[in-house]
Order: sequence, then C-alpha cells, then structure tokens
Amino acid sequence: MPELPEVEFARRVIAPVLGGAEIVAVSIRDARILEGSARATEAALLGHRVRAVDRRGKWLRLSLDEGRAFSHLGMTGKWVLAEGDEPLRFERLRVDARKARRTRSLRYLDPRLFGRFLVASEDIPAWRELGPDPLLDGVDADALFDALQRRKAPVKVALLDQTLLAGIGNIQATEALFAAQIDPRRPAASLARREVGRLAKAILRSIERTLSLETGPEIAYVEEPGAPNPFVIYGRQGERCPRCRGPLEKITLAGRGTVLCAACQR
DNA sequence: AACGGAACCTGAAAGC
DNA sequence: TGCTTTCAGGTTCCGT
Repeated sequence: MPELPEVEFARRVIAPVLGGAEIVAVSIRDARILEGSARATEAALLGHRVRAVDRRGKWLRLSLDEGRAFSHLGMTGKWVLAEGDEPLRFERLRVDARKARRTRSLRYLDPRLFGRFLVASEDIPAWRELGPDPLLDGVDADALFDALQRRKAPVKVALLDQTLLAGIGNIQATEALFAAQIDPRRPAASLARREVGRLAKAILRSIERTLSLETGPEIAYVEEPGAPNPFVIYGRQGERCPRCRGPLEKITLAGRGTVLCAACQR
C-alpha cells in the first residue's frame, strides 16, 4: 500500500496521538520488523515524550525527548488507532501514548513483515539520503532534468530511486508517466527539458490526487480488497486507454509491473 | 559500475 | 469445492 500519499496519511493518523504525548506502553508482538533488539527498542520508547512526527518520502520519523525512531511501512504496513484492548490481525507493534490524561493505542499492522521499525540516536542514513520530497519541497523541474540527464536507466526505474525524489513508488511512477505521456522505458537521459517539465507537474498532481482520496477520519487505505481501483491506468491492463481508447498493456521494468499505453506514451 | 533476478514474507485472487 | 499458481504499492543482496 504505502507510497508517499499513504505514508502521509499514516503520519496524519499518528501525529495527533503521539505528538506531545508520553509513551506509556510498548508491546512488540513480532521482532522481525525491528532492526535492533526488542529490549533496546522498548527501552528507547517507553517513558519518553514524542516531540514531533515527520515524514520524508516513505519514511516516518518520531523525534523523542531523547533519540529518534523510524518507521517504514514496507509493502503492507499501516498504523491504525485501536479502540479496544485486543490485538488486531497482523499486529506487530503496539504503542500506547498519554496526552492530557488520555491514553490512546496505536498499532502497527503488517502482514508481510517487509516494514521496519528502528530506534537511533540521530537521523539514519536512509533518511538523510532521501532526495527532495514532492509534498514538502515541491518538484523542481530543472533539478529533476539535471538528475535524469545523468542516468541511462529507464525513466521509470530512475523515478523509483529514493535519492532522486523521495516517496515515488510503482503506482505513482506509472500514473505520472502516463499523465506526462512519456514511455516508461525511455532512457532517463533521453527526456527533453519540456518533457521533464510535464513529468514534474504530473508527479505532484498524481500524489496530491491520491492523497485527496484518503479522506475522513476513517483509517483505511485506498484500494483495500473489494474497493474500486481509484487509479487512472495502474491495475488496468487489458482495459482501454482513457485518453486514446487504445489498449493498456503491462510490461516488467526492473522487476516491477508497469502499465502503459504505447500509443500515447512516447 | 550496472543490471537482472532472487530473497525477504504472507494473503488474496485467479486459474484449473 | 479445493488445490495450485500468480501476484502484490518496497528494499536489499548477490552473482554476472
């Protein structure tokens, strides 16, 4: 689930609960999501106050009164606010936080266990090395053009590099390249400046559009099982292109499924 | 150095 | 119905 918009949604779920709150209970139900030991992780959280909850790209950062914690949702992770006391399905970590004499319980759910949670005394390399975040920093077309000029990988593969831009995943790359009418297989360096201009706008628009679908207080990701596919071409291989009515095909790039309209993405 | 492929995991959906 | 295969929005490691 999680690309930039979903991780931003997760931030909006946990920030009001954790921000300014004291962590009063920690329960590690599956230590495989941790990088350090369960003991050290618990000790770094328990009894500490959360000063801020930030997001960059697909990473979440908790700034504590002492040290920091980082959460990456991997492929299937999500943070939810729990009402009862029972563990939820796929719950791997539980953090209870008290603020204004009220205690609330956040749960990290992750069926596939690709997510990670770690504590550190300062910013971790994966965080420091992130490129500009489209929501926080905007997408600078000139800078993006320069960066793409130096790469010979397909443009879609380049967009997935988190040091180039932070937060773009398989869906946003697919959607933005379609909106910009650029073939995802094109070598990154082959894009003209004006094409990168279109791409830069398309990236931001696609992210903002996906985020706008994550509405209301309800804790739910877009496109849960059973929900309609909200994307323009992602997951729509075999259907008709919404722009030219041609066929949407699916190829593999860098091991990732990639939907495109070969007629209008050039 | 660069690049494809496998690995890490589990569950849902599609295929037979 | 039920068993098997395929696929999944991320990242990292390994071998060529």
